[in-house]
Amino acid sequence: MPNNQFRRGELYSVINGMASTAVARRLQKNFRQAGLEITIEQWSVLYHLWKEDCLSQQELCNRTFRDKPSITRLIDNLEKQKLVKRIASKTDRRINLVSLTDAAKELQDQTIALANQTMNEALIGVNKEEIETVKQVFQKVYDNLT
Amino acid sequence: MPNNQFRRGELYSVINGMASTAVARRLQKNFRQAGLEITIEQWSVLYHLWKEDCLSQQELCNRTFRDKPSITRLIDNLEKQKLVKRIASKTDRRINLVSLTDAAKELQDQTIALANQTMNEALIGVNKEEIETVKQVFQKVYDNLT
DNA sequence: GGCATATAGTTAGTTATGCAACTAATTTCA
DNA sequence: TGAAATTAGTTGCATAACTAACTATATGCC
Repeated sequence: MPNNQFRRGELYSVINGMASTAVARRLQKNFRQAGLEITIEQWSVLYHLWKEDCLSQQELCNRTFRDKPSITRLIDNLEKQKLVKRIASKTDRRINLVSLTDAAKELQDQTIALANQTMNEALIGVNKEEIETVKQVFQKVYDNLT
Repeated sequence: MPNNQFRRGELYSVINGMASTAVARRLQKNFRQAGLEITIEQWSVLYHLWKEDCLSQQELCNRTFRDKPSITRLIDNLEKQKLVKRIASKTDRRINLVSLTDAAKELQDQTIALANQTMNEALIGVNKEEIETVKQVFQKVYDNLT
């Protein structure tokens, strides 16, 4: 077995490679074609705020798996686009609570529909058991590394 | 089923989320701790050159699923670090053949060992069938979107 | 109370990505 | 042959990521 040394390294590019890149590009393209100016990273922040509004930046870090500077700048850009507002916490003056504007609330249904549609395209020919396996494997990988 | 609308959107964050981020961070950390200055993106380019040296930039685009500007700049940085050289093709003057230096060849075994080790850590408790399913699903996703 | 420590968030610097527009070289084909 | 279209690569601009260093506020503990 000559190039066995390459096998595991190639698994890295499975988990972090063509498929995830292709899905991200397609979703971004679908947003753009619908006339939506937001990036998928911005969308992922909004997504968590739609589930629960007025989270602190730190809480958004935890939920989106980003570090603090990344969230700072994503919120900067979302604020420029008037999709969120920073509201100082009354009980802890270190904390910004990030709050959705009405404009952001209006994006919810449309963008989630686009994400659903994108994932439906992506998952043609993939059955529920396979999806479940992927989810479980990714959860294990995450747990193994954190 | 109240928030069913969220389900597919969440699949996006499975494919493009915590697990792949965690693996990338861990691999980068392992490179750094070994005293290696390269980024994982640079490594992924070297990886393809170790399999076949002297590829054109366009061919590296195809194999790494990156666009041309990304490869241009990755090669710029790899060239600064004296890990590759651009060699003008003799038969087509538009083409740069990207060629490994001796310094890059010396990185091969060490970095691939680190990648193997990282993936072994990441995949504890995951069996071969599950890995095979993930690979197949990701291949289907890629094919569906391209 | 007051100092040490921890936590929340920001800023600066480097690398990487995507898109659009560009140059240079090659190929097509009328 | 020579103009149009294609291909290879580069550059500019915006966004995003990670690290390290920073400010401000809060908490712990003597």
